[in-house]
Amino acid sequence: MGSKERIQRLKDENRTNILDAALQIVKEEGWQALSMRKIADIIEYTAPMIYEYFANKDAILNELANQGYLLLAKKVRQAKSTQTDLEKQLEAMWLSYWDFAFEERELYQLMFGVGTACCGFEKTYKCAESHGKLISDVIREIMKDKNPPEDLICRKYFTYWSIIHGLISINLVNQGNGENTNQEVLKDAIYGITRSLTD
Amino acid sequence: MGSKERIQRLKDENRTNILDAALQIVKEEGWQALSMRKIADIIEYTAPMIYEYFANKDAILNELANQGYLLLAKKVRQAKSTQTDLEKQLEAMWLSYWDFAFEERELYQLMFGVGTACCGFEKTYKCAESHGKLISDVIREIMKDKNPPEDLICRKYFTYWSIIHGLISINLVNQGNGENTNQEVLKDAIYGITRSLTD
DNA sequence: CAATTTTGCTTAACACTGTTAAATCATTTA
DNA sequence: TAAATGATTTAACAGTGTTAAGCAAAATTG
Repeated sequence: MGSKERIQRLKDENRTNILDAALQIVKEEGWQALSMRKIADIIEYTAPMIYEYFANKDAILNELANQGYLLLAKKVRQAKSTQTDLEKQLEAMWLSYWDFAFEERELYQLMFGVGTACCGFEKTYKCAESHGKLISDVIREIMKDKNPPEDLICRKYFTYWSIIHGLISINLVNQGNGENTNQEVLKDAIYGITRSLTD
Repeated sequence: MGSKERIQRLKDENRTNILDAALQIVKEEGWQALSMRKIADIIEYTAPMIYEYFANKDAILNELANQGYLLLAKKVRQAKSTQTDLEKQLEAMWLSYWDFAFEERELYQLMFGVGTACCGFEKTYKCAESHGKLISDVIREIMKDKNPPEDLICRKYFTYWSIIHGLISINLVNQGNGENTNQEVLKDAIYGITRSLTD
């Protein structure tokens, strides 16, 4: 009765086919376009069949996210192994993290809940009275002794924004991750970048 | 024929009622739960009526986001006005930005496309071989001369993560915002934080 | 081998979603 | 009062996730 194993192997295959199909759809059409029926089309079954393998749609997303975590950890580990100096290791690891986010764009979105909502935020950033302009103005003022080019100001603004927005994002997704730690990271970061403006 | 104006006033009122209802639903049940029919229920009309005021659901989201931008800019401006010293202004502005994100959680999510996807990422962060652990290990190693407490390492890790994740988020939402600028901000940031580990 | 149970899979259906076209009702205009 | 315009609703379409019922083939049992 070795057919038990053959059947199990077929089942496993179906399972991975479902995950592969889901990822394929998302890569081609985005998360918004992912539906059970489309997955079913690709694996050449009907939609209810998927529920034999996954409790619901969220379970599929969860499993994909977990695959993402494994892949990310693997890449980070590989990056570390390319360097011996500790600080270079750290840099390589973060750069591989960065690369992962864009190579596996869709997985990263899923894993860290980002970039799924609507847009229309580019325009407003350029709006005359936007927070971006207001803050950039102060940065320019602080740095005025050095006659900074406009793109340096933009870079500094982005540095601030990134760390604050990043910290917010992490907190919004992973709600409540130690209020105290946050405040300290936040102030540390603001202070650190501000110091770099005048150094 | 002053009724023209009265009718216009009623129309305006309906428009804002729609936006208010949408925000109310989102605050109570989250973005996922927002539907045209639920909005209609609240404003005591039927769903198709909404299309007299907004082209589609996205148009509603867009308008809400724009309200958010205005509110954020206002708060940042107010924060600035509380300080005279430039660096303190900057700090106050970023702190008000921070506060806005949590006071107006839902708007922030909409404006910057964050925290809408699924979760399950807390567990994996704690997983033994996760990227988080791998990176934290290197941070600990770099700082080992100072016998750092575990929560300081965690804070440093979060600082790194925030700025990199923030930069990624901004790029994933606002796709392609000058590749060169990104790389410079990224390396600047990594270097800056790394320096703070050994200082 | 025949009868029965189990398994794999599909069809049909439910309650939703955004959105559009047609029908209805109220109000203003001629 | 009759016609026309505007406001509002009902009905419908195509799509969503999900569940229950049905069916046919395979496996198990007598």
